[in-house]
Amino acid sequence: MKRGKIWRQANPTDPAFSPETSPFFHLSRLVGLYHLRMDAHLKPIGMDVPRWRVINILHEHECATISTIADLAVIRVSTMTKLVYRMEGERLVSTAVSSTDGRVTEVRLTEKGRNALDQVRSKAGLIFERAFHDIEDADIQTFMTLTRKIYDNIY
Amino acid sequence: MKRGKIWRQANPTDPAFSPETSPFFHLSRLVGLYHLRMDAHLKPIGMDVPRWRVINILHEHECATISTIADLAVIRVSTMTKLVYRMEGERLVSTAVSSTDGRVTEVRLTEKGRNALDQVRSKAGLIFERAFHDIEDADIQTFMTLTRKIYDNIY
DNA sequence: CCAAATAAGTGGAATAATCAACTATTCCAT
DNA sequence: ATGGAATAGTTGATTATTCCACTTATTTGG
Repeated sequence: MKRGKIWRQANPTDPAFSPETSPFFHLSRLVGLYHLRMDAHLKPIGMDVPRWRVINILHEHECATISTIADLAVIRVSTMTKLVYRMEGERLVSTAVSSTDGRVTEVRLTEKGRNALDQVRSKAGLIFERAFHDIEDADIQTFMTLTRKIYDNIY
Repeated sequence: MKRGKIWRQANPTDPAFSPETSPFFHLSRLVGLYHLRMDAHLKPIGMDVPRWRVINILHEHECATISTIADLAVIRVSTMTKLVYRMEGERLVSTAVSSTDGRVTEVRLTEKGRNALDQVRSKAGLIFERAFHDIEDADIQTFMTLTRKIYDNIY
């Protein structure tokens, strides 16, 4: 493994380190900004980023437990519990105790939740378009591969 | 610009979209997990992610205004105001009204803040090492270039 | 040079996230 | 079967963030 200037500048324990050359610093900034932009679009339709992530996950999974959603969204379980019940209050999801395991709470999208998904995707599309309009498919692929690899490394 | 399957699957307005193929979904997850890991390391030394970002920025800038820090860290100004004064209470930073512009508050690291920087960097180094140990310098470079490009696109 | 516009920051109420301690249920090894 | 460990989730106190209206200071166009 080649380890040169790039590595040193990116490594927080190296004297050559600086935020400007730190992958995690840039990542945090990017995601922070993405959340700001999404929030600005989602607020007018009564939605926000955490809710959108839950809805997205439930669209994939049909029926998921609170822990599963928390895990996939990387949000703490107790935060997710409260979020899910807020969303139930807003009729975006429904909850039910599992019939096979009395500890688990199964969460599903409601009709209203599915409608919200469509609305939110069109907003998310605007930002995606803006973010990636000049980036090649191959680069998107590379970017996602690296993102997933780093994620797995610290999982 | 080639626009094929990758693009469609990554685009929230496309029917082929799914979180699993969405760059922003993976990015949010990665940063969320990174923050979890950092928090776990930082909590024992009385620190957290927002503070670490402020300290890092002040190490780069010597003296910065609240707005500048908020901008660089992508945190709202009113949040930053409160964070800075919490940090001042903890003697990590000092604040002073600018002599040339009575509106602006200049923030600096204290000695204690500089010490905290060293401690925190060693923790950040552990996670960096874990995250990037099997990733080539060239890939780190590519990754950061793309991150910055996407950031600029939505700035 | 002054009024209007802009910029920086503050404060308080409302909302959300976190921590830690707790309940209820299930699993498992004897 | 049964008691201890593990899992899933909940709750309340605490802390942090957000929104938004407001103050104060500076800049700028006429």
